[in-house]
Amino acid sequence: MSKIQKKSFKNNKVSLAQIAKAAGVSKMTASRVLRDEGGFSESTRTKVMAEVERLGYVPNRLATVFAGDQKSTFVGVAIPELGNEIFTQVLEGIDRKLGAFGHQTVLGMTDHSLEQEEKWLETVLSWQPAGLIVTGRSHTPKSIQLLRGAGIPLVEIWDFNSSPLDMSVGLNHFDSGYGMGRYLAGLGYTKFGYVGTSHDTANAASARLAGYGKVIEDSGGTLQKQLLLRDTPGFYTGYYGTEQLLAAHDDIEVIYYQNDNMAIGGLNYCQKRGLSVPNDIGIAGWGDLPIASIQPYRLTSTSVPHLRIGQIAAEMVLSQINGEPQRRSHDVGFNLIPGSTVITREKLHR
Amino acid sequence: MSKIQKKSFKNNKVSLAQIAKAAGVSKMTASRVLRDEGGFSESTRTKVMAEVERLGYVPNRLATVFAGDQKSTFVGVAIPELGNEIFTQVLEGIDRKLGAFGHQTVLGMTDHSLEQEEKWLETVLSWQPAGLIVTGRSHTPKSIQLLRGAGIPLVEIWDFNSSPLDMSVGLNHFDSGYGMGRYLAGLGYTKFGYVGTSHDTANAASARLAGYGKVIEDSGGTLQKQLLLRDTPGFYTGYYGTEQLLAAHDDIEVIYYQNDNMAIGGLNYCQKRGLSVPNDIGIAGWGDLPIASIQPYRLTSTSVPHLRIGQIAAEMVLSQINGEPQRRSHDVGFNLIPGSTVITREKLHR
DNA sequence: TTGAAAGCGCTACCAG
DNA sequence: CTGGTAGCGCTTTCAA
Repeated sequence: MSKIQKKSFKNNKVSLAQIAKAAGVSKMTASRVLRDEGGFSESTRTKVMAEVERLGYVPNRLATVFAGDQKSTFVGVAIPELGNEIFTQVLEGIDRKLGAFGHQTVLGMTDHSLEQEEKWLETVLSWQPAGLIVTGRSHTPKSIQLLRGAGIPLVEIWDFNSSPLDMSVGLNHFDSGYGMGRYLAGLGYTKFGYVGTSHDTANAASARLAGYGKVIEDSGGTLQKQLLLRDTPGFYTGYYGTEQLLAAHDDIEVIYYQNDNMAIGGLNYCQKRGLSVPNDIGIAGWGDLPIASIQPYRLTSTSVPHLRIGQIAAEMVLSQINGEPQRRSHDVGFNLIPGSTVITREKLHR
Repeated sequence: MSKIQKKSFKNNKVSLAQIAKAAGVSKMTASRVLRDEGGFSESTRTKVMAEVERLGYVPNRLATVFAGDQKSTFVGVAIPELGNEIFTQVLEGIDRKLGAFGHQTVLGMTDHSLEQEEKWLETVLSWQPAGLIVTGRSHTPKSIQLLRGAGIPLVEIWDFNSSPLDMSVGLNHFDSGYGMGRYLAGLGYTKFGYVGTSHDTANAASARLAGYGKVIEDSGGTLQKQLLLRDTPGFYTGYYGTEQLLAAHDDIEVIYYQNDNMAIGGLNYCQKRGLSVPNDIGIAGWGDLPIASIQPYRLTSTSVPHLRIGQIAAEMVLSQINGEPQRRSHDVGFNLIPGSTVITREKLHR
């Protein structure tokens, strides 16, 4: 009695055993038919499939994974935030690729916090995922221990990382910041500004800022101010950050932003205040988001293959799952887009 | 031998039994400690926890779900696309709420296709999710059968739906389109345009268009052209869509877009072509995305609580899981934002 | 081509 | 406070 009750409480889902019984075969035979494993007659298949259809059988993959030495089809994917279009595109690349090969994305938003990442890792690993994709190269000691012990394919994305825990795909953020800095210095700019956001964790954006700062120093210019807001890097932050930056240093000639959305925010602030871009002030973003190319002026930016990073990450996981040999690190590179929101200083001085 | 081999092949993960043995207690006792169920001494706890730490034990939740009459902590979430900021925000709302209560989002991108949704449903249900959140109110017959048979909380989001399969949260899209139409007609506009995208499935955007069209008809104006592009509703599409629309009908006085990103694209096209907004042409978007409020002119739009839709959907699922009584349908409403990208026609005629 | 038995890691249930 | 036993739905192994 109590058993029956328990059973009915648990769920009234149709099980393999019920299918088998209804079709008048053993569980094993039914199982073989469902997995199309071969070794059964056509008439048996027909009987079994008829019952599957009739009873609306949905297999319990939990039991499958559990019974066999298989893995689940889950891939855990940790990204910092969804509010940021950049990561959203990476995620889309991942999910498309994964989905095409019958895998599912289990989402994890870390809010740029390593502690959140650790907490999420602990949970997601308990579900026996087939693989893991995490953003960034820094993790808590415990996270590293978990990652190491998991024994499943792992890809660290975003920062290019020549000695990853397992695999890695991304780009060199320092170089991309350096590249933009050199380009701007080459145009003759000497008084630089930066507007971005700050997080507890060392992140890729700060590597870009470091590269930018390095060039400025080397070229004899000055980084008048680097404003790091404790907020999400979006349009608003760019707008108000620019206001703050210019209030403190109105002699800044060019501003580099953490991303394009912030840059567009800055652009609009300048426009509103009556500053002409690029004549009065130069603007440079990062990421080459769609909005960058429909502005009246083409935004100076750095193009990054967001979707591709995601796709490659997913491919790396899938290949590893299938035991295919795999390169450990992949640098997708970046591309400086000159745009028209900065200008040669000489022109101005003429 | 073969057993041992199999075991070591399967995985070298630490199991409860190993912990128990190492700590010199039974599996049950170890299990109780780990679940903090009570009924064990402090010294036992210490011993067990020490082994957990030492061996790096990660519980196998698959087995837990499988053994008890529990559910997994997964919640399947199907959204049409990630490229669209609107759905991204909804997803963020969902994942934040879910995460705060120890649940995980299993993502499903349907690409606006009911077939994709059906395929995804079949897979995700086999993983015994604790709940389901899907976008839209229309599903294939098979999907409906699956949804009905799943016996887990289900929320249909986006369209407000007074008779959902289980629960629903969203807004009346027809009304929101109607509201914008009435507002514009009230300003004196008579020649209307619309730019959006089309999908195989009946979607919310077409309900908005229907509402918009209805007002125009009723007010004696004309919908000169409704352009439905087979593309993603973003900046680009708005830009080029506007170009196409105006090439065909240059007498259009105001354009309503499927969303703000498209509207901003249109705005920039107009600017580039030397058309003054709102004097030469009116622009109205939908969604009140962040970019709408940093433009030189405040974009006329409809504000929708994206994040809240997600949060409420997640709350509905969680409450249902916990057996709390739950309202079946929730209308989050919308809010017309007048903005300054449209203008009273009388002013122009003076 | 088919089936019976054993067991995956864990928890419910009962007995001590 | 503690432990033994049974069994979740499925697959593996071996035998028929």
